[in-house]
Amino acid sequence: MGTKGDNNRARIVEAADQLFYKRGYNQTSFSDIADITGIPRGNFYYYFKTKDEILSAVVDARVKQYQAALNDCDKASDDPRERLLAFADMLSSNEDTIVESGCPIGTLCSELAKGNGTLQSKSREVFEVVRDWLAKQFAELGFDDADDRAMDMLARMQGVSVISSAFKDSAYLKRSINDLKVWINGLTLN
Amino acid sequence: MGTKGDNNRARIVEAADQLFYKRGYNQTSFSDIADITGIPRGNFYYYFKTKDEILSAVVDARVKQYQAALNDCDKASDDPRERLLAFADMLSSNEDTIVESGCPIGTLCSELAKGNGTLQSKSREVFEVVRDWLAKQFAELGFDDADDRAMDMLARMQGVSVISSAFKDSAYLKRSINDLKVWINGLTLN
DNA sequence: GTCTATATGTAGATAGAC
DNA sequence: GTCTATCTACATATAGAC
Repeated sequence: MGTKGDNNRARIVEAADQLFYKRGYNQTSFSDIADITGIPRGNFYYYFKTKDEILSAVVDARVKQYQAALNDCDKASDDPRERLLAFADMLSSNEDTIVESGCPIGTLCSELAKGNGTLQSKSREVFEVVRDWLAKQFAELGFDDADDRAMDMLARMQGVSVISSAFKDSAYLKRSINDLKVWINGLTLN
Repeated sequence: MGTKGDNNRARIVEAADQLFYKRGYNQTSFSDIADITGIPRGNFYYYFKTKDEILSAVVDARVKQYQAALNDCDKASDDPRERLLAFADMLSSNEDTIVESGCPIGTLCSELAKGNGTLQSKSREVFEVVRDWLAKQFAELGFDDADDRAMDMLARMQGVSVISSAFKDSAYLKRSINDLKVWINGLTLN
């Protein structure tokens, strides 16, 4: 820990993270990562046995990143409704990248859903973090079907990401994020 | 027309269509298509100059396929609400494949959104057919924001596809399709 | 139109010097 | 730990006989 090697490892993961998002996992080569980091392709095998292991490290990094972001939402307010709104605000600040490349979690899962089962369940881990967090908020709001609500909200955001990216329509994305906030504000038990 | 060559061409497109859906465009090789059709790889270049041209032909085929399916929905009823319900029923009959591989249109667009712009806009064509048809139904129902409604419904279905596929959760898919039908039945002008 | 053989590039992965 | 050189496999694409 704290050695130069760990630093290189982190730089590989960071570059892979960006490339997997912008170009996709299968369309990202070791050469691409080498070009960005300046670390020669051959060195990668000192840190990772296979490309799959790089993906695994990227997913782990994203899990931590999302956990940190959700932690920030938690700290933003004691009211779960406000927390959900803070979460929606995160979407707003990523509008450009969503239109360009879709949702980092959703597009990775969609791509890997067509491949081997190991990568499939690994990529799902990021979704699970967000799902659990959302369910916690709905539970605090008093919903007894909190997990169902979490899935619905997750699906809603994924749909908006897919469509705004497919049509390259940032106006639609803006409108939909606003609709989402209105929906959160209108949430009532019944 | 009507020659053996056209038949082979159609068989290539059909096999590519299935493989692009089940494995993805980038993960489908000429060898894969050759294995299924029995047509040697080299022959493909008699019918298509590049792999991109195969994709183009696949998209054209899907456009026709969806147009035919939407035509069936049109014939099902004079009431646009019933037509939308008929459309939702199509989802029900594809539950298994959606959980396995997601939506054929959405996953292709998501994959190609990360590549070159030509394939990107080509893959969008299938979405445009469905979008226009949905907008027509909402317009007939009297909505003046018919295209916005079409985009919302498109997004809703995409979100459900992404999530049910990511979590391999067919129960969630069933519930969500039902929710969609309830939503269609409850549609009112305001 | 159909087929085999092959060109050419690049992918992931390995070997071994330093 | 870091680097270069290289292996092997397989991708798209081409050439040319039949």
